[in-house]
Amino acid sequence: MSEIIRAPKGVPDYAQNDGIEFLAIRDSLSEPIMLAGYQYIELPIYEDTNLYVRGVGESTDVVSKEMFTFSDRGDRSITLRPEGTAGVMRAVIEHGLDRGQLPVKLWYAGPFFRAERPQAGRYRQLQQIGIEAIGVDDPALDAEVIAIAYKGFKNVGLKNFTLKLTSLGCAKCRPAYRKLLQEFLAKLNLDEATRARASINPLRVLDDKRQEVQSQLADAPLQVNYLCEECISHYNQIRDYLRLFGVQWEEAPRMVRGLDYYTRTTFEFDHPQLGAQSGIGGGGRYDGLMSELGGQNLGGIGFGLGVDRTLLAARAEGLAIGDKSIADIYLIPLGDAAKNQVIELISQLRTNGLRADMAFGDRGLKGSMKSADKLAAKCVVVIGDGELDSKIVNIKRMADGKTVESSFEELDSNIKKLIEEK
RNA sequence: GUGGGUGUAGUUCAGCUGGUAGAACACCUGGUUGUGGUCCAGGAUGUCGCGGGUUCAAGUCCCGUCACUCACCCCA
Repeated sequence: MSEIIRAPKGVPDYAQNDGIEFLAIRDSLSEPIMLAGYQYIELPIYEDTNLYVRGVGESTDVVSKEMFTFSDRGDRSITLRPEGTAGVMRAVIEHGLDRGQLPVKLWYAGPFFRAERPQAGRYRQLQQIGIEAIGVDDPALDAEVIAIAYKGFKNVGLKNFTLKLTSLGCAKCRPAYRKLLQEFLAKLNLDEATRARASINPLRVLDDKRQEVQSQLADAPLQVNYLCEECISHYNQIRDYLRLFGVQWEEAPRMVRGLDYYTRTTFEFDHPQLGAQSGIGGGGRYDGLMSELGGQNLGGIGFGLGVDRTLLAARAEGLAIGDKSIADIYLIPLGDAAKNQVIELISQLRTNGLRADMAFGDRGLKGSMKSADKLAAKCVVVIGDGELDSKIVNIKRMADGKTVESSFEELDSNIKKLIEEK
């Protein structure tokens, strides 16, 4: 036997029940998105490296040390996408999607890649589902985007998550605040690494986890107190609309985002039962991104939700996730003639919209029944010589053992009836 | 990238101060020749992560290495 090949470092497999749960979570998160009129967009998994350098920002950790970047055979620099917004904006600009009616409302789902050291809830291939609403600077749109994420987590069944909200200001008011904060930080007693961080992105120092740093930050200036008139009224309106959407949140004036493009509204969803990687989703407004990437000067707002982490959160809350039943009806043939009949029947049943499976491999009756049990089949039908002669079968409901007689012709309707009655 | 922890059956793990490999669950077969879950009996399963060292003897001690994992950092 040869040596087995393992999955690359930090990459999860979702197999068996995990696969069922993964799909269920992803569907629950995407349902409110589709109810809100967003269109699906399928994007490439790799892009020109420059898209992220310019879009996400060269100084961010994501770009400077976490990207999977390589040269293709034509010596072009290619990067596996570390996040979704930049790619969506590229497609919008490239195909002129912003030349029609605004706002452009798009959603996407799929894998993203970051070359970090793996740990609980942090994967090198991570699954995200996101939306972007582009081209209309209406606070109601900000509120809608946040409300959709909120509804998604509710739809999964989560109860313990929190939504943190703040405003990071705009190109007009942020630079002055930033300078103020840097002056404040310069007076503190900080180690070298923290100082370096302060000069690249001073905001990041604000959510440092260390007590000795936090104790010095009690009087730090906060952006929300230095917003310009437009940003204040924008932020106030968002909060009014959020109430109308029925969303609950916490003010988080010290919240920090790691991507450079965020402006004004930013938000983050946290789950307290997750350990170190507690962010299950986050996003915000990005008013300068499109022009930075060579498009018109249109603003946008969006979010990314972590499907992997949402699944972990759902498990941490002990939720029942997804339908573990693989089949509505499981057919067991006894003998070769019966097998032919069973194959015809499952084909028919599937055409009629029932999830139908059969016992393969000519197992005995007992073993086949066990398989049906393992697959959590809702009903079982055994077909042998007797059934072939009489054309009448017994449908057995596995939950309580109740059986019903049926002809072959009426099999699908009788199965549906048996599953639905309770 | 920096630290800590852990590597033994498909899975979760036990294996004492070194003496030649175990449990539970899962899997297969049968008890019950055509009806699952419970019960009973039987069966299969391991380079003890990998390499080296110490020793009469290493799963056990030492060194190295790789992997997994948690945390820092960062973020979904």
